[in-house]
Amino acid sequence: MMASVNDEEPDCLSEPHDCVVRELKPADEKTCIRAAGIFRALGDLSRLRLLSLLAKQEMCVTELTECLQDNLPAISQRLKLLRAERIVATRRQGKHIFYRLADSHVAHLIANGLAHGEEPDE
Amino acid sequence: MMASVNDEEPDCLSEPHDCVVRELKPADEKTCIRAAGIFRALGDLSRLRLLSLLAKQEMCVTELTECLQDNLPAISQRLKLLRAERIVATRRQGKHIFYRLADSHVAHLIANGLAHGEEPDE
DNA sequence: TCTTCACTTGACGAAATGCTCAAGTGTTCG
DNA sequence: CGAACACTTGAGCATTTCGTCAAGTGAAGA
Repeated sequence: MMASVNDEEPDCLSEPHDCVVRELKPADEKTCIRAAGIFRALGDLSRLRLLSLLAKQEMCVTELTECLQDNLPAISQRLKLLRAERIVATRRQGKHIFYRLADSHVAHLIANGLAHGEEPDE
Repeated sequence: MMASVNDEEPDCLSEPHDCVVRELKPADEKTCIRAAGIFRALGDLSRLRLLSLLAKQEMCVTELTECLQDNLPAISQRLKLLRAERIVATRRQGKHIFYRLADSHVAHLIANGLAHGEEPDE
């Protein structure tokens, strides 16, 4: 027997539902994986605060540390993750490494999310 | 002594950096919290797959179960979280509970994220 | 070259997250 | 009313994630 998930036909589906519904598939798997990765990276308060700064201007790690009032290794770890998701990009200048949002698409995503967060709600 | 984080003035900040940088603040805290909550909710593969379906049309839990080939309690748990973040809204019709994206703002966010995930990249 | 500054990394423990199963709720139908 | 259907919820466990600390790397200046 290969009872993958649910062999029984739920009554529900033989009813006046849209017949096409059960054929609907979620978005392409790779696309979902990549998008979920980005959203997950943005879905952390500390990282989002950091990104809300980079949305305003390029900054080096020490500046970020100063603005966020946090310790440097912690911030560096967050940047590492954001780099891995290609949400931020870097540029070296002498001893400093400057971070910025990787592209305008990401910038829009962040701006949209923050805009939504601003709504009056409740 | 109230060494909050770092009392030493890093040399870095006395250099030819933009003098305004250190005064920059991240976005409003409440806004960040709410936005991070939304992003976190979208940042899970299973939930995002589910949402990519709801982006196409309203569906009841059984239909989602069918389309996602997963078990019902798991999906219900995901929906619970998405409801808590007000990402989805519900409508009862007889025995069925239909889920849909809560508003167009959320719909755009999801569409944008998936669009970014589609890019050729690497 | 040796030190200093700016930052990165690896490892570990604590906390948050997600899934599963069993039991519970609310609605409809006989 | 009682049974069946369509879900929801709570508890427990396994996994993941985050922050911290100590050690490591790379560029620049003495």
